[in-house]
This record gives sequence, structure tokens and C-alpha cells, in this order.
Amino acid sequence: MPRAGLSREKVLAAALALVDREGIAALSMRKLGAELGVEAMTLYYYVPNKDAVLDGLIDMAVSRVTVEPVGPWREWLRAFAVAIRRELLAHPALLPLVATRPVLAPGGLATVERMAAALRAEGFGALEGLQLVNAVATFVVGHTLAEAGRTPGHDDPDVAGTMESLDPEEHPVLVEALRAGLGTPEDHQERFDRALDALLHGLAPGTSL
Amino acid sequence: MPRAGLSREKVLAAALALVDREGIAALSMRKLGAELGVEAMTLYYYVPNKDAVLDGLIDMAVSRVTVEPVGPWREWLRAFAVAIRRELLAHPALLPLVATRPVLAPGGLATVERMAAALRAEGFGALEGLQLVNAVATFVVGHTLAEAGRTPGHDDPDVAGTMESLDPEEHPVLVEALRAGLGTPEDHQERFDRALDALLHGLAPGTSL
DNA sequence: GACGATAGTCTTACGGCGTAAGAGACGTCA
DNA sequence: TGACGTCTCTTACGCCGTAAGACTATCGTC
Repeated sequence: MPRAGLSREKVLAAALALVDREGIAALSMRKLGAELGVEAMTLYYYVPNKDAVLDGLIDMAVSRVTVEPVGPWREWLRAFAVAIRRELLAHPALLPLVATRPVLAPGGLATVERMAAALRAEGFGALEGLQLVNAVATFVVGHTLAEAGRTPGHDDPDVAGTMESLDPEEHPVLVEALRAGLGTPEDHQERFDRALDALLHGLAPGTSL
Repeated sequence: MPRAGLSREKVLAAALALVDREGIAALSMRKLGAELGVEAMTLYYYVPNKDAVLDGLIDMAVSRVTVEPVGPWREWLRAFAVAIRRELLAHPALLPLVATRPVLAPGGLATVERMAAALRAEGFGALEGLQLVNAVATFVVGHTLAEAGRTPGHDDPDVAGTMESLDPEEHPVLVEALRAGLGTPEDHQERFDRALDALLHGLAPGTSL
């Protein structure tokens, strides 16, 4: 058999393409192999197991989030949040993964370190700064999950159908809000912006509450 | 074969017990059947498929979150957030599920409706109130995920080990924050409280930003 | 060119999974 | 008794991750 000229990077790239195209549930070692013109077991030469593929995907996504921490901290921290959200929305299938695995890989840690260091230069303590970075990151992940998250391995639930069939007697406020635009992309964006501003507004160096 | 006296409720209760004990990954129809002294296929008489079991688990958890919306809205909304967090931490294995599936089942919708209705009585618009409820809920889920979330089907990553092996030259601020208590239960609690207060403080009726 | 080592790929197999299809056994009531 | 609805089981299919090990292509050295 001729060599396929693979590498860890090519495997991960193919995995990301597959996941973006068909969702996390479609990512199996056999399919990923087929994608690369190779049997499933061949992949194990480049990657210890499937978990390593998933971790690799996460680190790829996280590493792409880079923001230069210059200027007023609220502004670049806001840009940081927006950048995370953009990256997550670009690969929604990765969301459940990013949300449930702590950031431990090199790429993610480096980003966190840079943000925290910049915050300390602004008068935050080391712990305080990291808490702030963490609060922003978890907020973004939580919000984006609600916006675009899907459970791996399960069909998308019929949100639209459920909402339309709501009994206006039983859920009057919900029905009214839906008519007013709840759940639209603009709604998500607006809610994200408002809550993010509230969060950043409420957090300042030395604030104990 | 004698009848086992099952019901949808008993199936769900056994599923929750199994998940709490061994994690989401351990929940298979065969194991769940064994738990109830029955073959896997028998369960399909009470439940259309495995997804329905998962949805049932989520609704069980969500339905237990009830807060009386009386008094100042910031206070009971805060209590709402705390109640969600408590319930999620009581069943951490359910977290990835709750985080990635929209609340569509009856129990969850009823709770949301009640909160939103109470907020409207406080001067919020229907859409605005629901956005607020949603913002709080997604914040709590995001934060709790970071605190206790695990990816279903995968071993817990070795957070402690990774953190201890951090190079102080490369990640000085991270190392300092870890020594100051980053990641401890108290740290999570404190960060949760601070960010929640910031969020609630920043959101008020009619606030456009 | 020959040959061994190394790197890369494949085949086979095992034990798990969700669930479709349908065969039986049980309890109840006519 | 017999029929019928309720409940449970058996069997089977096509997926999954991956352990074990056989095979082959390529390269460095003589």
C-alpha cells in the first residue's frame, strides 16, 4: 500500500472538517480514516486514541482566540469575549466539547496567562485577574451554548415546533416574547452584549462584590 | 417471566441513580435494564428511545428548581441562580446534558414562564424579562460547567497534575494564582457570587446597555 | 544491488452500543 | 375455554473504539 503522507496536523484538520460538516456524532475513527483514504487503525499511528483527536480539536479552536491586551482593560476583555464567541459560532459542533473539557492544552493556557498578566498590570491581583478572565470565558461559553449548542449524538430538537405549539393560556409571557423576537439571532446578539457589559461593568479591581 | 412492575418514572429514577453513581457514559440501555432486573428491550415499552431517557433526566432536574418570585426582583433572581447551581452541583453528571439541550420540556418551560411573568410585573417587557432569565440561566450553567463539568464518555482529565507541572517561567501569573487558591471550591463560590452580582447589578428594566 | 531496520499501513477480532422485528408468556375478562 | 391486550424476551444488524500482530514501503549502510 502506498503511503498516505499523513501527520497529526492533517488528521486533526480532516477531523475538524468532518465535524464542521456532519457534527460531532459523525466523527468516528473509521469515517475519519475514510476521509483520509486510509483504514481506521492507521490513524492510531499519529494519535494515541480518539480522545486525543477531540482534545486536539479543542486546542485548535482555543488557540485561534488571540486578543492583544492593550488599552483599557474593559475594552480588550470585551474584545476577548467577542473573539471567543466568534470562534465558537464558527464551529458550533465543537461547542459541547469546549464547554465540558477544561482548558489544559498549551494553546489555551498561553492565552489565559497573557490575559491575566495584562490584568495584573492594571492593578488586579493574580488570583483576581484570573477569576475575571475565567468569569468572562465561562459566561461566553454558557451563552453561546444556549445559542448554538447541540448535544453530540442526538438530533437537533425541534425548537421552532415546540415554541409554535405553546399554549398562550399556559405560557402567555413566553408567547409574547417569542412574538417580540425571542430566540432570533439579533436577540442572542443583544442579550450577549447587554449581559457582557453588565458583567464587565460590575467587575473592577478591588471590588469585593 | 414475571412482570417487573415498571413505569416511566421508575425507569427514569433508576437512570438518574445510575448516572449519579457511574456517570453519563455508563448509562446504556442494557445496564439500565440490568439495574431494573430486566432486558434492555423491555425498557422500550416505557420509553421510545434513549434520547427520551436523557430528556426525562433533564426535566427532572430542571423541574426541581423552584423559586418563589416575591420581593425585590434582584433578590429572588439571585436565589433562582443559586438554586440552579445547587441542583446542577447535586447531579454534576447531568451538567453536560443540561448545558447542551434547550429547555423544552414542560417542567422547564413552566419555571421560565413564572420567572418571566414576575419580572414583567416589575416593569420589564416580556422579551426583556425572558432575556434576563435566560442570561442568568446561561451564566449559571456556564459557570457550573467550568466548575464541575465533565465530558460524557471520557476520563476526567488530570487537572491537578497539569497545574502542578506548570512552568513558573512560562506561566508566572497562573502559578501565582494557583498558590493563592485558584480552582478551590471557595474560589468557585466567590467567583460565582461576584460575577452574578455584577450581572444583576448591570441589568435593570429599560437599560439598553 | 542486497539487506536489515524503521515507519507506515492493513487485517482480524473482541466486546460494547442502540434498537428493529417479532415471538412468547402473562393477566383479565367474556 | 379462548381471545386479547400487556408486558418481556430472543435474535439479529450495523455501528463503535481499539488491541494484537502481520505485512509492506522506504531508507541508510555496505
